[in-house]
Amino acid sequence: MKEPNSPDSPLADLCRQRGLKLTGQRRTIAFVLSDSDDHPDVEELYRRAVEVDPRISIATVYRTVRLFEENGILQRRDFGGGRARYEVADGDHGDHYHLIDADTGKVIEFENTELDSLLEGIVRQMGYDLVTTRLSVVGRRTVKPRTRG
Amino acid sequence: MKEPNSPDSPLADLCRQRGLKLTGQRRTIAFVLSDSDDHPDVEELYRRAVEVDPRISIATVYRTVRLFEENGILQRRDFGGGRARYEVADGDHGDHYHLIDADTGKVIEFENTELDSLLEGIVRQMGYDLVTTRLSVVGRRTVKPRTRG
DNA sequence: GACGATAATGAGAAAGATTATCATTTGCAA
DNA sequence: TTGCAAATGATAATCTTTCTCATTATCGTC
Ligand SMILES: [Mn+2]
Ligand SMILES: [Mn+2]
Ligand SMILES: [Zn+2]
Ligand SMILES: [Zn+2]
Repeated sequence: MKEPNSPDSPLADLCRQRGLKLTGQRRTIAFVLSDSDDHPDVEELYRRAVEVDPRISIATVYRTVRLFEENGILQRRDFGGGRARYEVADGDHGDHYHLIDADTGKVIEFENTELDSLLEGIVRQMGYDLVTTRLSVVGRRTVKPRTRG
Repeated sequence: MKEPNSPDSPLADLCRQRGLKLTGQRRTIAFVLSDSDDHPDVEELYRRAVEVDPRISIATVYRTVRLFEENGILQRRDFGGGRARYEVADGDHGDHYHLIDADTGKVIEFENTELDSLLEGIVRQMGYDLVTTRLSVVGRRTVKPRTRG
């Protein structure tokens, strides 16, 4: 199912760099995560992982996302709906926020440095150092007034 | 346990205004909520409600907060930790955000109109109308450099 | 390349929060 | 006051996540 000398995914390398034991399952999950550009929950990650290697259990997916999050490899997101969602804590992808379409549930990412510094300043002024920002906005597609019938 | 002609709490009145049947339990929960100025979870609301009227069940507290939220009387908050927390959706109290102390868990409220309009503008620019803002920041008390030993 | 200590895994039980079920009770309009 | 739809209490069910423990795999060492 995998080429003998196939190189590891970026996340698998990170895993090794952190001194974490690189098991087959972790390699698979790391690959799946590196390959994703959305915000899958654990069930969805499990589905994708099984495609790559069927002998993996959902317990291991839960354990691995927790491990990766604790090691700064993954970021946990909460868009409501009761299940955690994950994405790679990517250095070059940069910190970003999320807009959720109220009707479709689609997640749209955005960055805004003005927002970054405003939050930083507000918190500073209250006597705190900013540790984590948990922000997502829900929006509804603007109805464009039609230019004539 | 309650004066015969004691006036209803502001929330109980709201409940009646919305055409919701005003049961004894709802009156009690409404009173407890009106009386709270923090962000209790359901277990905590249940504890407080039982103090007022012991013949109330936690199932009813769950049902009532859901009902009140659906009717715009309550706002559900998520500060992490796995349980929903609630506060009155107060008109004059105004929309606000929350800063959570990373060390103590204490919740500190703040308002900021610049933040309000910045978020509004960002979302607008992306082609959306802002429906809900879910924002909380975690911070750690700034260490004040001591002015001499 | 084999060995062994140690950590990871799989399967399922358990935990914790919330919702559903259903027989009984209650609010409220007539 | 009566009647009926709706609400409640007790508890089962559901859903997500964590835990348990016997088995298996990794990786440093020989
Ligand atoms: Mn920007
Ligand atoms: Mn949550
Ligand atoms: Zn993202
Ligand atoms: Zn608040």
